[in-house]
Amino acid sequence: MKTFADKVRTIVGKIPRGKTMTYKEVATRAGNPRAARAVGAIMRKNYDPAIPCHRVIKSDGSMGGYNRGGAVVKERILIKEQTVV
DNA sequence: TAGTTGACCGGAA
DNA sequence: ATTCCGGCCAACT
Repeated sequence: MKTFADKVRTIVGKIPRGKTMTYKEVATRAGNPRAARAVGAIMRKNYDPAIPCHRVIKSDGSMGGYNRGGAVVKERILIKEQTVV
């Protein structure tokens, strides 16, 4: 944990299955509630499979993007994880 | 060191 | 309810 990105990665990796966090929430947990944009920028550059970025959505409830397939697949994953308890 | 970019958020029309 | 504009923050070049 050295940079904001490291914190964000750790936090996102702690998100339990069947649950979703908004970028703002993650940013807040990372230390800056206003760094939601930065969080997105970091996720975009991060390609770590250990980081379920698909569980991170916008505060509106919509999903931003997804470096691994797209928002469509992202939604699919969320539904799947929530269904398969 | 400074400038640019980006998966956002909130308010206003 | 939807669309447009400005603002904030961190990382990358």
